[in-house]
Amino acid sequence: MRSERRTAVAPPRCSTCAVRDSALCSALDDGDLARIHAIGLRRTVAAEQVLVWTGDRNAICANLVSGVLKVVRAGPDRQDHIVGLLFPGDFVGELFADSASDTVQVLCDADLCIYPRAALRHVLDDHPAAERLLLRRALATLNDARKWMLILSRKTARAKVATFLIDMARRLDDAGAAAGKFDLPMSRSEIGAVLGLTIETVSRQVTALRVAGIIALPGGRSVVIRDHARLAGRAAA
Amino acid sequence: MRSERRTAVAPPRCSTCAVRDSALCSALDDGDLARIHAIGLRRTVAAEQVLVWTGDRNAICANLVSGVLKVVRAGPDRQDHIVGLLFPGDFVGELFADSASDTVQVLCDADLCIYPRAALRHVLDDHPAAERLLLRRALATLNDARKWMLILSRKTARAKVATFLIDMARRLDDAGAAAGKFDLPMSRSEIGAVLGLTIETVSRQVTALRVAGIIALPGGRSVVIRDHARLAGRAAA
DNA sequence: CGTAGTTTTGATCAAGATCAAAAGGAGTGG
DNA sequence: CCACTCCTTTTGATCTTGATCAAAACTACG
Repeated sequence: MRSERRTAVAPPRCSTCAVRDSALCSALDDGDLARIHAIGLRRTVAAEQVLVWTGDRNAICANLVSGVLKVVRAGPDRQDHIVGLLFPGDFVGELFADSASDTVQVLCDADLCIYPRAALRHVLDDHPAAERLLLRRALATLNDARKWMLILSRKTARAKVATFLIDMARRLDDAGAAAGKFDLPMSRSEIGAVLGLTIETVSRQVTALRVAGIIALPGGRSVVIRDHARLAGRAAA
Repeated sequence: MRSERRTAVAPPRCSTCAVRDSALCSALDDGDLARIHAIGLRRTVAAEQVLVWTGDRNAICANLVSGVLKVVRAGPDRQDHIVGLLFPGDFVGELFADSASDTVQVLCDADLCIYPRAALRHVLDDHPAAERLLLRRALATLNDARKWMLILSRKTARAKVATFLIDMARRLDDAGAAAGKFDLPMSRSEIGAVLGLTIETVSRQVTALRVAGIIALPGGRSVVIRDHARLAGRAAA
């Protein structure tokens, strides 16, 4: 829709972009891409950096091009919980809320295309297809959140950890080489913050999986899934 | 936007509708209302009835006019969890998924305006304002789901029950008469399915609140909050 | 080699699940 | 009006899971 208003040539950076066809940009043709490119700013952000603090004026949104981010919400007693993880192609930020409800922090060095929120909203006003894509994304994310509600409230620690590893494998190892091998982008304590478990319980469950021969831990934060079927079995329980 | 295409007169049923200004319809002017009214069907559905079964072809969507619905997702071991409650003005159904991921069931006798999904999507194609409203709603629901993720994974049973009662009071007692008095639209076992607790634990916590004088239980499923401050205190812990 | 951080392992404890049964409440029929 | 049944709620006793407290082992880095 609404193509060739100017030149229908994508900005060079965009045409080679890894997430051209999965991010918000996938709803835009080359011509429209120029417009969103004009308001965007490509930046690399190092691990640990905080993109958005809870309560911020919420001025920025972004497309995540590479890396992994965590979305953290603070409990009443200063106890943090990770309510979402963001992977390449995901949309970052809250388009409508005036102040940010969550803190967004970088886990792995990340590349982002950052847009001022107001400008992005203007672009969306003219691009219902892009807005529909955001709606679908939001509904998919809601679906995910509800899936985790089930896991958090009903599953045992062993099933939580198994589910988490399967989920991470699904999202990370296509990028890597061999199936079932990936590097966790987070510490044990962050895994605990995803699963609602203490660091000790996470560690014990991971060790139990290793002892049972279901996974291997070649060192650092890398994980190899040796027996996918048994891991899935533990996730179901 | 795009008003007076025909006569800018709202259908009589709509102009007196209790949720005219809060449901999806609030994004439509009187003229456009006629169009959505034309594809809609007003129905009353009795408690216990199931509107959508998990896995259904997902053909319908609706605006909830009165009553309360529950959105239920089945765990692996046939253990159900309530992942959402729907109140008057809320949108019911999944616009994009081809098969329903959740079962939707009526808790209190409910009035709905039901629309065929395909027809509704066509209306939305021409009404970006309505679609934007759905996007905002979806993001608000996501926010809610994430709030419950925190509660489910981090709070104790006593805090969960207190939080639940505060939430229900907020949503139900403005409709009723005296502040802090309302009828729970669900059984103890359904409360357990919201909070990830057993029926026994819910019962014990409710009893403890009554014994402490924080709430009163005049009979049936009605609840009176006697000490809002102390209830809030328990919810924070 | 030493220091600071993370991860693992161990011992104990408490919250909530589970199993079991009694008590309450609503509807039905005598 | 009472007796009976069915269902929900409450109460009680015990047991399991994961949290907590504590310390050792491992990693990375200067």
